Amino acid sequence: MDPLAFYKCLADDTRLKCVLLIYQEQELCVCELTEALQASQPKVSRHLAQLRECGLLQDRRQGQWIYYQLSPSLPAWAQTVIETTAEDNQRFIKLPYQRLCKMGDRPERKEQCCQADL
Amino acid sequence: MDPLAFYKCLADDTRLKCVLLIYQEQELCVCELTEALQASQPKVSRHLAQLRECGLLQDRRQGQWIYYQLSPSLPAWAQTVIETTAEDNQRFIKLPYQRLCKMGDRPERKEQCCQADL
DNA sequence: AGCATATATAACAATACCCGTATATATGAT
DNA sequence: ATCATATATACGGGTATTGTTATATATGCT
Repeated sequence: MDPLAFYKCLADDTRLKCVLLIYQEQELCVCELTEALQASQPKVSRHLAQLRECGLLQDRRQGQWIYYQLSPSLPAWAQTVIETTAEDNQRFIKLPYQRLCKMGDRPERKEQCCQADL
Repeated sequence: MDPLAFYKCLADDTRLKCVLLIYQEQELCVCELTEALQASQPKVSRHLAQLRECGLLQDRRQGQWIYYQLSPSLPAWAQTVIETTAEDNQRFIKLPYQRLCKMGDRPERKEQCCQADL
């Protein structure tokens, strides 16, 4: 993973929030991120595709949904960077996280979200 | 420090290399970075100004030279990110670092550079 | 098969970003 | 005061990124 490519991925509001929310929730699908970020579906989808192509995210299909998670083959330094950023910048994703929590009709999956408030 | 602004700063080849070289050397002036990166003076200067305005770097004048270092008021997470990236990506700055080491006529300062080879 | 939902992709317009050239400013030396 | 060196800034053009709208693909249901 080229550090420059990695940071270019994080240098966009939508992508950075996607990465941090996914880090926090382990796994999220496009419609959840679309709702959390209040962004259009193509916008979220394209940014996720970019994150996947760069090797930051990995996707899996389950029924109609496609879930994204951090790529398990991320180099250690990149994982550390994401982790450190997420832990110390809860405020940055507070609003989208709250929207995610309030979201109804989330695809079936044990919800790891919203056990503690931000 | 807004994480998005921070990552936008790192999302450029010149700026990322400047930050990592400065982290490694503690302090570098514009002409040293210009030589190390083989870039034009206005280019390096403009990127350094941007890094300063965002709060990543701090500058001090000494005679004709202006030295840049990491801002001491960087939040801990940002310091960790830079440190982690630098430690695990020596290859990324290998060439500019070698040019820096070979550079003659560097402004007077105890050289912390080139005691170990990369 | 036909329809609804979820996601991806294409095309185009708008914007942001980066670079080179030229010039300005500040310091030091003669 | 003049000149050389180091650095900063302004301007203009080229390119890359981003977003919106429209459309395509895939899955599930009836």
